[in-house]
Amino acid sequence: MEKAPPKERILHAAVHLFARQGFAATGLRELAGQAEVNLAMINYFFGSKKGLLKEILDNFFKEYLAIAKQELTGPESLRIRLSRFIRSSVRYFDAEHNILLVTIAELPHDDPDIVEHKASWARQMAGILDREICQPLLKETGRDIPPTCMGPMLTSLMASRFLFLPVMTQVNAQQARRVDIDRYTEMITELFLKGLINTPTD
Amino acid sequence: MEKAPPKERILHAAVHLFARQGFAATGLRELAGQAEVNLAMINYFFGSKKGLLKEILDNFFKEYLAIAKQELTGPESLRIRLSRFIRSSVRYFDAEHNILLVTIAELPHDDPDIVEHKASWARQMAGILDREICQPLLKETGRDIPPTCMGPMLTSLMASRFLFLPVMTQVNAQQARRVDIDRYTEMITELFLKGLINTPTD
DNA sequence: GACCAAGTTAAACAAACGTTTGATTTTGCA
DNA sequence: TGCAAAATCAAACGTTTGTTTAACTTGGTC
Repeated sequence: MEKAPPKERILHAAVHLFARQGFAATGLRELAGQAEVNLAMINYFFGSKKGLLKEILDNFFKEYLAIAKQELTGPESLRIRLSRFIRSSVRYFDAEHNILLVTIAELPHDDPDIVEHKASWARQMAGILDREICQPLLKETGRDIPPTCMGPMLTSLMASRFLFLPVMTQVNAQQARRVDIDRYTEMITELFLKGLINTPTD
Repeated sequence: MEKAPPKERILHAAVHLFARQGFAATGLRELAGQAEVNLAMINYFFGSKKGLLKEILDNFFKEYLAIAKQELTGPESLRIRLSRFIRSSVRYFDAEHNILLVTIAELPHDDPDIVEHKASWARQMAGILDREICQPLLKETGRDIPPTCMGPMLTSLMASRFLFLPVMTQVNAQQARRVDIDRYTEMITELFLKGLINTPTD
């Protein structure tokens, strides 16, 4: 097991610590220690603590946007493209759920710099969602849901398991009724597409 | 406009600042200044900064749990009780969306004290959801969704608007296609109950 | 009017914060 | 081999952090 290059070690440790303690609560000395790197290297590579956060956000959005582009476009029906997108997204969220937590839960920061940074990514995502989901949906079913609602709804729903994971593992200490990631994907997909109560009666 | 008592002023300012900057990023001096209260009063009333956070969490969960108890129980159908619960919850989230943000987004803290504090509330919520939603759902439709999945899914979906609000207001700077809170409630309810694509065909 | 408790204050504590500096080591190319 | 650029380091910078202390003011009760 060779040690990764220092910059990657910093990023890896930062994602881990930020997701666990939050951005502001994580000190650079603790981070440097975990990454086995000198304190000054963080500012050397990333300019500042905020620069480090931006790079983490970029990594998430780049991948998430790539998944959206790949899975949402195509000649298939809206239903098929959506379930494809959900499956890939949840799989990515699961694989990198620390990056997801940093991106989603670190949201309410008032820093206009960070917010605008996120917004520029979200704008691209909104463009894709509008073209590939919202407009087809409006044509097919007459339902008008703007992408600035669709994006949060979709992402929140898919991220729910990971957002609440630290608490929910404490809620049922026994492993009973624990659902694996495939079952979770299935549940999210079915709920999003067909709803909880999809019986034509009632 | 009479000034509220000091303890309430602290709570109010804390919710505002924590939701905007995060718990760790908010200093007690800034908080004391905003609340027009001496610095030492915070520890006098709440014991510690963490104690202050716990009291905010308690305020949210107490109200959220009360809504769940009131709106989910009753002789009505699952669909009616669910849409009633969603309507009341979203209305509460909207009225106190800073408290919501603090409770939801400040989640990933590693502090076992805070996590267990949240878990004890979440356990009560899980009990209600299991009895009033999950078990009836299993009986009526055969779908087995444990409350530790149902809770996060429901809460995440209802909170999506508020969780992403700071970014989404930057995304579409023009007010066009902005949805009001009633339209949002309607969208969430319809999505959760009937899904995005609820046509029996296809 | 005295007294006790609750409320309020300014001041100080050590510890930790993000960042910068200047020197030193390592690396890659001529 | 030699030299310049990149990488790494220990140390210190001035602030800010959460918390505590002890003195002080206020309000109500006997």
